[in-house]
Amino acid sequence: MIRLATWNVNSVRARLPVVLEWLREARPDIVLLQETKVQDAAFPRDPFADEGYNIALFGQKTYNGVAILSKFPLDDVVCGFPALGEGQEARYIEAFTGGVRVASVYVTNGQAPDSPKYERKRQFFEALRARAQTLLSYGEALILGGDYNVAPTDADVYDPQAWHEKILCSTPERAWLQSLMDLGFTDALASQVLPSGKRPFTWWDYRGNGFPRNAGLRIDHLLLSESARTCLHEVEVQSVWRAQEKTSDHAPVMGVFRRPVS
DNA sequence: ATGGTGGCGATGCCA
Repeated sequence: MIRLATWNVNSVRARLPVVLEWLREARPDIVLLQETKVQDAAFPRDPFADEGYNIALFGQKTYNGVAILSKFPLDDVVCGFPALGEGQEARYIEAFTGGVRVASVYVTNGQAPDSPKYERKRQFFEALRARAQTLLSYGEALILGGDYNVAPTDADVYDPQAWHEKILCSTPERAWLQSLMDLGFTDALASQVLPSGKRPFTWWDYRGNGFPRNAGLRIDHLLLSESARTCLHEVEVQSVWRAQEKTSDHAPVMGVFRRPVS
């Protein structure tokens, strides 16, 4: 089995103790990190290397930053999208590792539908879709994991009325994500429906006691190519890690895959 | 209630 997780950690340096505890307990083989918020030279490599991980980085100061940790060698590392040019924000890194091609994705938040950042979110999805189309043509097991900053349906939102056409939930954003899915991806968590009728949330706002009230959204996703989907054994949101002290506002999503993945 | 909490970095910006 291969254990693969995605987690928006909201600063890898501020989160180091809880992330290391999580690594030891959850024992993922491959980790897709988002919002590391650190330049590559200042990334805390040693604690992760000591846990047995190889490391691929696309970092940035203060904002954004993505990384891949893997117990397997990391090959074919690619950072960013050609379409977004030099100096683009650090929001995408991919690698081939353990027989699967993976990417850590941190989609632009967009701020609000009437913000200039909303158009940048659309452009990011456009560039991601183009790259995903190329990767799917390889016919490999492919997993695009990360913080997509889109709740796909109202079942992924604790209060759909309050979030109606708001950022993360607006109709165009859902269409951008769906257009990516329509290339041939399966949303690993989409089939999970709780007794409440909701799907498991992955992000809860720090503000207003979001987690204790379960006022959350499902915006972190594992998107699986067909050959990755056929290997999927189980997947869960590890919300216990959202309950810790000094933790991220996102929970990890862990998928377990039968080998060989490809 | 147009707030609120948190990270970064030293102030507002971003989420």
